[in-house]
Amino acid sequence: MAEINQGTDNLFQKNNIDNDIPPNNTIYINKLNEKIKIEELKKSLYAVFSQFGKILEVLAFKTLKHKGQAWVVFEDVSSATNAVRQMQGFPFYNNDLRIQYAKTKSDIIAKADGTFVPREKRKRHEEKGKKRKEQHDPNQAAAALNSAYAGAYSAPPLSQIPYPGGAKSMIPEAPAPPNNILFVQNLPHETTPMMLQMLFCQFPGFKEVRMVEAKPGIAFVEYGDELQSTVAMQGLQGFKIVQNQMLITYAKK
DNA sequence: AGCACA
Repeated sequence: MAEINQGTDNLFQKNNIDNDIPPNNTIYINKLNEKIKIEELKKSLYAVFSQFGKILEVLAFKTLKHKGQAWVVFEDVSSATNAVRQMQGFPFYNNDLRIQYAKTKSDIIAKADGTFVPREKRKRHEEKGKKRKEQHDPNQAAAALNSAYAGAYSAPPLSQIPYPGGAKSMIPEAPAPPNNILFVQNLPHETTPMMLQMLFCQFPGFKEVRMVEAKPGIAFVEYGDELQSTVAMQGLQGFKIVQNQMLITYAKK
């Protein structure tokens, strides 16, 4: 009986799991799907959270203690606040996101502050006799992140599009009549089918996402019928992946 | 479940 209102809970702040944590530039996300590879996870988090403002860094680790968790560092605290509120419960790799403010300031913020204290001074636990296998892969990490972080955030703050809510307007010339297949344009080139699936599969009737390698930036998303595709279109119209606001129309028959 | 700065 307590779950009757669940459909609208996300719109309000019923679950203030972050009540006792003060605002922070960084959001702490847990209950993440632990099967997702770190690089993909970071890219997807970037894709989904950059709509709230400039992201300085996304951190996630595969160690036992830190699996299923990630930190997204925003340039502005207000971005973090919007992210915490609006993305609470967002379906992401089949889990509902749990988002709080981080408990402590991120290094990258402290460095900008001038309050950064090098890690040695604040290390609480010394590793004793730990065998460290020096297997860096900074190249992959840097490459993935650089591509994700490439664009300078310069868009106006029209980030008031919450995830379930309707995003209206910005409907282009609509040459195609309603279709159960949606045609999605203006995607950033680094968009993956998984990223789109996360967004579109939350709407009923979702069948599949198809991307065309030869044509980056577009995708087809199929639903069971036109009514379902229309609901999804209205729900995600204008949703920003990284810097791009996706544009959804009906596919031509 | 789990708050780091690979």
